Amino acid sequence: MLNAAVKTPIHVSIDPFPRSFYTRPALLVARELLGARLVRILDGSVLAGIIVETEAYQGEEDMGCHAHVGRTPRTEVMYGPAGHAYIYFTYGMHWLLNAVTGEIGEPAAVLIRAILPVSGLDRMELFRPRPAKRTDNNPARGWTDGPAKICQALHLAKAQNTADLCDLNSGLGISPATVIPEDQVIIGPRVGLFTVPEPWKSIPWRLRVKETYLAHLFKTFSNC
DNA sequence: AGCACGATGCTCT
DNA sequence: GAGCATCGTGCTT
Repeated sequence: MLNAAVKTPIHVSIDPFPRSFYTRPALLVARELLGARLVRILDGSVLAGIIVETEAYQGEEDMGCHAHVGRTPRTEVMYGPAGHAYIYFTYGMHWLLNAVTGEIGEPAAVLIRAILPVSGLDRMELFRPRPAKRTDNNPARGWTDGPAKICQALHLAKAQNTADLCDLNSGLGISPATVIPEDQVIIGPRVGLFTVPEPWKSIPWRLRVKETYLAHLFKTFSNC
């Protein structure tokens, strides 16, 4: 049943994506970040997970994008060079991780919404306990399946805002790992944009890997 | 399995 | 002072 998936080539790389990877439209980057490996270096040890859900936020005209209000101290990083982290605080208690995309002066970013933990799980579990009820078919369930959960598990917050994702010395990066087949991707509207007007509220810029594919990915990349 | 709601503090007007 | 790119709990199916 997953024959096609099993044959999917795997190219786990130490090297992060180059800046040119991010210097493209957010939706395209969001699609290609599915299956990539998010890497966090903390005190010399590696925490990593395969990205399985993303959202694109593109430009000042996108009413769902924070940059729709223009340049502010918070949104400034989105106007800078692509490939940097945009990490911001929301709901009084949560940090969320984005990758800045597009050309300089053109604010855009990809929100990383879910990862499948593959390296440093013990360490991640200290920062963010794994739920008591675990499911074999989706190891991320209730653990790293939300944007704020990822920041907890990887110990990401204000200090990592603007970190260069193209240089692992920054402590944070994203590397190629595998390509998710098109038939394993679910496309839909972005989450949580309650007061955002149409068409931005419903535009299908949320991308996620089908749950039935996660167990296979987890097995393939465990300890990578 | 799915909905409702309260927590909690930064960011911008 | 209002509004949040959310999460966890507790309740209902």
